[in-house]
Amino acid sequence: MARTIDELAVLSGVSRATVSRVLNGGSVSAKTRSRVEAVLGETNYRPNLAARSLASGRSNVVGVVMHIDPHLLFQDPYFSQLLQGMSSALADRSAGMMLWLGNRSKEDTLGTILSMGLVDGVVVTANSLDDPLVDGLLASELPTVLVGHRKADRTASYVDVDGVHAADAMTTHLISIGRSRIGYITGMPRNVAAADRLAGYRQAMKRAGLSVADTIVEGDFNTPTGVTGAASLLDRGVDAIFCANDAMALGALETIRARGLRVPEDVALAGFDDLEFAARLDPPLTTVRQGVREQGAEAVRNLFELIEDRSRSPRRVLLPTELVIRQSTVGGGPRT
Amino acid sequence: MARTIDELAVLSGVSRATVSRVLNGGSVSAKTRSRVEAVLGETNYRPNLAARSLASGRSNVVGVVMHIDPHLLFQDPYFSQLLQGMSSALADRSAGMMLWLGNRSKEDTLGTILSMGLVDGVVVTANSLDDPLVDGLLASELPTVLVGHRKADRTASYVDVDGVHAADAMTTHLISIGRSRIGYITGMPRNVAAADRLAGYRQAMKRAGLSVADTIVEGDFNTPTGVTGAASLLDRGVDAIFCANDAMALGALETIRARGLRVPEDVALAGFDDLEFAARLDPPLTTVRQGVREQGAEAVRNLFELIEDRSRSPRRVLLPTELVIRQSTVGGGPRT
DNA sequence: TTGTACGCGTTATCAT
DNA sequence: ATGATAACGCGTACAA
Repeated sequence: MARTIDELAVLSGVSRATVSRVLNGGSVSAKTRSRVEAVLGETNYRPNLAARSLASGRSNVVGVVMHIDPHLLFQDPYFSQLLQGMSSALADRSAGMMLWLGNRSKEDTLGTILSMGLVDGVVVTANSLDDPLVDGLLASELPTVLVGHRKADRTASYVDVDGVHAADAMTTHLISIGRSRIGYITGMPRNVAAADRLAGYRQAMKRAGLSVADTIVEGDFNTPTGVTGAASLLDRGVDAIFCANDAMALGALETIRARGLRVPEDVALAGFDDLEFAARLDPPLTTVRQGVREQGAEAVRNLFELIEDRSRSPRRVLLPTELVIRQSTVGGGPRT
Repeated sequence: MARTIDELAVLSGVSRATVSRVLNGGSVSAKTRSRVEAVLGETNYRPNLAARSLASGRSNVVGVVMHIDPHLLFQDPYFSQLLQGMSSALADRSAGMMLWLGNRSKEDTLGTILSMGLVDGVVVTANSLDDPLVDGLLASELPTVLVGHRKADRTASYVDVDGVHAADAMTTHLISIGRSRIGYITGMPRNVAAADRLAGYRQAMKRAGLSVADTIVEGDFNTPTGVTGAASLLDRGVDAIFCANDAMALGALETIRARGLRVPEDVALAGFDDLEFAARLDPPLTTVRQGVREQGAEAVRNLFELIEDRSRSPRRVLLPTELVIRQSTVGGGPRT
């Protein structure tokens, strides 16, 4: 029942320093070590992590900041998967995670995070073009890795997927199956991922010599704007609809079917994210899969490099995406 | 650029103790206070939380443990909402959250959590009948609140919803609309919520004098088992299917429609959870709404009571649920 | 290899 | 109201 390292020292007849060495893998004679470990075994001692942090200057805890719209957080598995990936990578290093969601003002959150001795570094989701929280973190001394990135983050470490390339590939796919009037439902204009995907769509359309006048409607990543956005696009006579995420594609599918149109014969449909339900839709949805867990894990690994060598230059990682072609674009196959 | 409280003291010409009082709201003369605060303003000092924890014995951080199947965590918004509720209640107290998911062994996780000086208390999800992690937490000195509970947790503080009552109410609703061959797709047998809901179903059926021989099939809370479970039940000629959660109801709906049966005319369908998609199904799904965010927030509030008065007797809270009646059981209304 | 002694930055106790 | 001063528990130069 030893509560402190001093008590352990007394019980095992050595000095506090020796016990500390046993605990942290210093050089101790085999004999002494086994003696201390014997005591350790029968005493269920637990080190005081606050004291350890204070003395060593490291807490072995990293912060995770996901300061986003609660509604989005609720329904989009993206964030759960991101957490899982981070948690997994943290477990590999026996490190802990402090989590901040958007329940306090960004100023308050920032202040807490920057408190000394709390976290060794932080991973923050950067999905807004201007985010004072991200700016504050980057301006601070605290090692910081972004998940996602803004154009201005060229000097920061980040992990992202190449949304431009992915959206370009999807648009190219739609063109390759003979569609030319390809409508696009985008996300919030200030959302970085939305902007990237839109850019990829534009880029592919332009390369194919197709017009994007009147083919783009604005959504907000939620299903209802997929419903209304698709209605608007169908009125303009599109033969394909590419949605910036699966949630909106779900809404678009509703609208298409409500009008008695066939997918993909009349209108091809594509999403982005490959959420769980995408494969279960009727017809199964063509979409883009991004390794969200892997993003989270990579962000943590990236952060640890920064923590262990703070002078290291920023490392920027673009993870690959995968085009998942299903019957909502290539049709013909057996319907489930 | 004062980094420590001592530097602040020198800069403002007072002692370290006085600065500490200003910071923590001790009694200081207005004059002295304003002097210190002036220095404070131009120096962006941030207290060292590790030192504070060590000296005060409190970290103002609580642990949250959700040691569950990653796959479930991915797709079920339950956990996101729970986190949101907790985060919100923590923000009210300016407290932080450490999060542990199931990436390490329960022994390792338990060991870390029980380390001194890390967290002031812990909220843990208890969804398994026997969980060494929960047992270890309850056996420890650390203030602990469960979300959910096992039968044996009568001496612990917990927050839960009355799943028995809710399932009873739903079953009674199905009976009230004239169904008598009511099939039930349950969750994993060792899952507490699943067991509660099943008990509620049985209870209502028994009270109505209806047989449950051959009306219960086992699922696992995921959509595929809803598909297969419903097939099995339909073969037995049921006129209603009650699923232990919405995800399985989604699968059941697929099966029912694939057989060309009408909902609710031929088969009434009910779920549990009221997930986002439930209202969007065709027909909209009758289900049970439980205030998940509220559960999380209440768990945190409960925990703080325990932290502030460790001798306080355990407080057990059962939050109410709400029957959400939609067209999958009462039909007739306008289809969307 | 082991022990001594100091420092980490803060809160809290006790005088004044 | 304010100021010394002692904890808080651990890591780690430095000395032995």
